[in-house]
Order: sequence, then C-alpha cells, then structure tokens
Amino acid sequence: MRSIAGCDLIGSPISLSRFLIRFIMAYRQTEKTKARQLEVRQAIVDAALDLITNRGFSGISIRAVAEKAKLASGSVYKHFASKSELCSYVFRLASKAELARVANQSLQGETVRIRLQQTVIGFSERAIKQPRLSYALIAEPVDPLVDAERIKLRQDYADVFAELITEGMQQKEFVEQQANISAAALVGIIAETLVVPLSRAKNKITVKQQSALIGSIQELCMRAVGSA
Amino acid sequence: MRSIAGCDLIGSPISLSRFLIRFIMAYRQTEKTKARQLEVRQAIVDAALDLITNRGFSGISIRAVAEKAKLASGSVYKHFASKSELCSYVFRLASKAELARVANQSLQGETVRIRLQQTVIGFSERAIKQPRLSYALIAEPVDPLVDAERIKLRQDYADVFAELITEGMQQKEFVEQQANISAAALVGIIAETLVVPLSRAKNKITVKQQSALIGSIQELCMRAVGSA
DNA sequence: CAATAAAATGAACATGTGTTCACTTTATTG
DNA sequence: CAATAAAGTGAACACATGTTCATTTTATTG
Repeated sequence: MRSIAGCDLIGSPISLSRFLIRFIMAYRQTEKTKARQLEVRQAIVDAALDLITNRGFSGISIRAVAEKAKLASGSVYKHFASKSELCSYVFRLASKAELARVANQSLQGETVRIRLQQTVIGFSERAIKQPRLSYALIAEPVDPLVDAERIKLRQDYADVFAELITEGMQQKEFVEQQANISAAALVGIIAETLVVPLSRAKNKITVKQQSALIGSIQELCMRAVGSA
Repeated sequence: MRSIAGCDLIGSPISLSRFLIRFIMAYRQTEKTKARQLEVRQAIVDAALDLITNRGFSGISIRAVAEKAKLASGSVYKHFASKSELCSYVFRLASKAELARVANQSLQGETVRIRLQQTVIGFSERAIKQPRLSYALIAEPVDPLVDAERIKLRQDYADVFAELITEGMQQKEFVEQQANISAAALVGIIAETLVVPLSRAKNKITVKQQSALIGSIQELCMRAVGSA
C-alpha cells in the first residue's frame, strides 16, 4: 500500500480527513492584507518620491528607501523587481501630473500666442517651486531605464509645443518653421535657462528675480517661434 | 663607534669611498627617460580620449585605458592621481580646441548677425562630425570633477554668445534682452536640437538632412535673439 | 659588473550598492 | 490550536571598479 506525502489515503479514513483539512485550511489573501500590501507599496513609493524630490536620483538607494518606509531592504523587492523599476515607476508618477498640467494649459487661451506664453510661464512657475524635482525629471543623469523615461518626457513636452507651433503657423501667428525642431528648442531653452541653473542655485531666488527671469524666458520662446 | 646605514665612515677609508661611489652612482633621469615618460603619458591621454570619443565617459575605466595604452592599470597612477583627474584633463584637452574655434569664429564677419550665424553653423557642422564626443562634452553625465568642467564649458560657450548678443544690441541688430539669459538659451537650443539627438541617432544623417537641420537651428537662434 | 632607483606590474584590497535567500514573524482558516 | 503560506527581515553575497603596494623589470652610472 502506498502513501502520498505521508498520508495513507486509502487505508485510513482519519488520514483522509486530515488531508482535506489541510487543503481547506490554506492561507488566503483577504481584503485586509491586500489593503496592507497597498499601504506598504505606497510607503515605498512615497519614500522614493521624497528622496528624489529632495536629493534627486543620485541620492536614492534601496537601503535609504527601505529605511524611510520603515522596512527591511529586502522587502522592497516584494513590491518592485529592481531599483530601476522602482525609479522608473516613481519617475512616471511624478512626471505625469506636471505633463498633464502643461498639456492642459496649452489648450487654454484666446490666441495660440497666448496659449504658448501661458504654457511656458506656468511650467516655469511650477519648476521654480520644485527645482530639485524639476531637475531630476528634466535633466538629471540616471540609469538607462529611467533615462528612457526622461527622454520620453522631454519628447512629450516637445509634442505639446509642436502642436502649438503647428497651430500657430496655420493661424499665421508664427513664422513658417520645422515644428518638431522648434519644439525641441523650446524644451532646450527652458532646461538651460531655468531648470539647470535653479538646480545649482544655493538660495531661492526672490520674487522679483523670478518674474524677470520668467519674462526673459517667455520672450525668448516667443521670438524663437517668430510670434508676431 | 657608530655606523650609518651600514657604512662605518670614520673607522675605515674603504667604507668612506664606498659611500661616495654609492652617491655618485645614483640613478638619474636622462633626456631619454624623460621623453619616454612623456610618451607614456601621451599614450594614456590618447587612449582615454579615444575611449571618450567613441563611447563617452561612461565607457571609460582605468583598466580599459591601461589596456589600450599597453600598460598595467597601476602605471596610470604614475601619471594621474585619480581617474577623475585623468578624465578632467582629457575633457579640458578635448574641449579647449573646439571652444577656441567657436570663439575665433565669433569674431569673423561683417555684421554681428553674420558672426552669430556663422558661429552657430560652424559649431553645428563640427558637432555632426563627432556626435559622440560632442555629447560627452556638452551633455553626458559624469562624476563631479568632470561635471564641473562641463558646466564651465557650457558657460564658456554662453560667454561667447553673450558677447555677440551684447554687441548685437549695441549695433541695434538684435532686440533688447538679457544677454546672459539669451546666451544660455542658445546653448540650450543647440544642445537639445542637435547634440542630444545626434548622440541617439543610430545612422549618420544625410548631407541633405544635415543642411536642413543646421538651417533650422540657425534660424531659431537668429529669431531668439531678435535679429532683424 | 655592481649599485642604485625609477618605472612598471597586476594581484589584492577597498568600497559602495543592488540583490538574494534562509529564516522569522504574522495573518488566515476550520 | 494546528496547519499553512504570505509578508517581512537583514546578513551575506555579487559585482563592478577605483586604488594600493610588494615585487619585478629596466635604465643609469662609474
């Protein structure tokens, strides 16, 4: 007579019931544990986001994230397969909101000129409030996976600008030009005159400096697209 | 009676002569060995420059440099105190020449407008010929020491542009503007529309694409400074 | 040649950090 | 409570790479 996993199924009714009990007693996820899981995942994301916002991607390590989220480092891997994936996820999370604001603002306004102007100004104002994060998303060097996201984000911004430029040309508000190249140029202007300098500045700029800077950038952008 | 380094100086004339012979026989550097030293140093620099030109700073390691220069890795440290210093040195070497060309070209031309135009076109043409190196110098992320050099280089380029813009305003060729901000913007335009895209491109662009691209960039720059 | 020291070598060391995994703790179920 | 498995832990491992240093090789000199 044969046994399976130590249970003699045929020879003894008691063994059979034990087997069934074992099967029924299996641990399963409940709503409560699922909620707890999400909570922990959220804590990890929050910790990573906080580190990136204040110190950029260079200041992030699995140990630091785990500590901030009050976890062991190994636990992070129960929620994200690798550091890259965690960073990439957090990058998308952080950039999505800002991109949506830009895209939305690009649709509001009487003329294309005003729409572009407001888009540039709005982005600049928000970037000044979160200089380290803006730099992390726009310009900071990171590993390949995150870098791909960064390239995509810059392209997404460029796409918003390209749409505006195309419309502007149709409306004869802007001169004829290669919309995609001009769009990239606007991203470059903003990155180089605003995001990068802000990330290096030690002190916050005054309100006066801020409006002068934004004014200059906005004028540059308008001239670049040949706005009347 | 005391001995110094095994030589009994006072008790024995033979010991004294031995001491003098030892002193005279000392090995000294000759022209030949000095030349050899320079040769080796140059080999290290060439190897590093080659690696940076083809793979950027990310593709450089002391072992790789040593191998290319046909040396042991430890020997590199006879010539450079650290990897950072080697990279920083090579960075300066590579960027100095191009910066000089830009600075020189910015002085040539009938009008400020033409001078700026030619400067932008010249830089762009050269960047297209060495896309990986241009990217390494202008945009590639590296360690802090090299990063400082990169920031300085971008500022140096911006300074050239700022001088042109200031002159252009004086001549009423360009509109009134913050010269330093516009100058940074020009660097941003070129980096974002030319250097970064080129570094990502898999194939070389055709001559036709090249002239169209440079034309667009040049027009963008001229419009940005409000050139008549 | 002998004495000397500079030059060269490369294995070993140091370091930082992402990742794993054997083990412990906790939650679930009848 | 007993059985189960998911969740959690953190020390150990993996790996890349900059740097050191005891040792060997080479060049120089009378």
